[in-house]
Amino acid sequence: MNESTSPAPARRSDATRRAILEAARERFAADGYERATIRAIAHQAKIDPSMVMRYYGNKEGLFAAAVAIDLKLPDAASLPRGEEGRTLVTHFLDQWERNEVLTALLRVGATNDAGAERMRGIFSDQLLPLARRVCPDPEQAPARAALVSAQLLGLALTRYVLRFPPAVHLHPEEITAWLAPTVQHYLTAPHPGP
Amino acid sequence: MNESTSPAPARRSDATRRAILEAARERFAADGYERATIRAIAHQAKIDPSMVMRYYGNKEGLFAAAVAIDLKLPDAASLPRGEEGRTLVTHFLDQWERNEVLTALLRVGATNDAGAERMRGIFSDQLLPLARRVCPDPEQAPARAALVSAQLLGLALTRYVLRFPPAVHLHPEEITAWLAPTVQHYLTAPHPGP
DNA sequence: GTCTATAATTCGATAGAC
DNA sequence: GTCTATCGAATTATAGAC
Repeated sequence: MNESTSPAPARRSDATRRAILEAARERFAADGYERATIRAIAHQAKIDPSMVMRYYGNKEGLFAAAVAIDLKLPDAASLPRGEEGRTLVTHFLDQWERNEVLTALLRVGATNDAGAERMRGIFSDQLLPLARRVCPDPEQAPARAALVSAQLLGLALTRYVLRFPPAVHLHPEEITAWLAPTVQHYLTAPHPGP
Repeated sequence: MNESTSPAPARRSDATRRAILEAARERFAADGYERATIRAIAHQAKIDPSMVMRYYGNKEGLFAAAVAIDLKLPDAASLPRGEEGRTLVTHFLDQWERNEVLTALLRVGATNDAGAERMRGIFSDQLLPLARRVCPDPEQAPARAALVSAQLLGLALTRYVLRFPPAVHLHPEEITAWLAPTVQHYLTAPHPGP
């Protein structure tokens, strides 16, 4: 049964592996790539540092395994017309508030090439296809998706990473009220020129 | 004459100091705080690593000196009414394109507490006062300034740090055409509720 | 599977000659 | 002011005992 939903067979060490990944996400999210040491991750997971190397080869492999994520963006066809912006904003806020993977990716992506490349992959594999189906002219989809990601990642940056006090104190409903029209505008409004 | 414009007297080593700061900005902007080593900065400045320590005490002192910046935001009173958003966006784009200090600050701020604190200081000392004078209700100024900084820093993040290809390829005029109305809206539009 | 010991680098910082 | 030499600490990663 397990093999039908997960390609890898169950291992006796799965619990340990999960503990490592959870600790890794927390340290990468809090400290970035360089300062999140394998020692600190292992200590937090309450295992020996050599176990991390055994399971994930090296630090890069551990990072890659820790930040694998599927944004689970709603299918473009199922979005209520005119409400794509609001849906996207609430979906992103929900993911950010509950999942530290995104904070880890943002922190690491700022100073590590592999992290930035992962962010670019998520953008082109998950956000761009949605923009292609929502925005009026598919040729403009990349630029519109870039504007949407700039707005959403900018909020995450000021709120979860740089922690500007007013950005931290904003209520999720208030963020949605402000950002949903902006995202909707970037996705579907006529090109403003020039 | 020089003493009237600059508080510090001219030193024989001013050229060396400038070379160090210029190299430091370039390395911090490209590599972040941890990977921008004093050795690499000294090598790029073509001086001895021990000179950096002699002039700036330690790595933190060097960083603080390298990223001191005045955004030189236009006076709120001199902004043409209704054009505050466009003026802000073009001003920011101009600074980002020509000055690597901001890229260094963004990269370092993502993984280093001192860098994030510096970003918060720039926000509250330079952007917040402008918002207080432009937005209709001064009590809402912090939240509005946070939204503006989220939009502007998000564009910088995707364009200069994460380098999303569509964000990199956007022309400055196109960025202004899209972002100026958004920023203007965040600064002066009525609160959308709830 | 788990842990100890350690190799091999690399870094920030210091001491001191010239 | 400038440079050589080096210290002490921290890191990733490996080898091998149990």
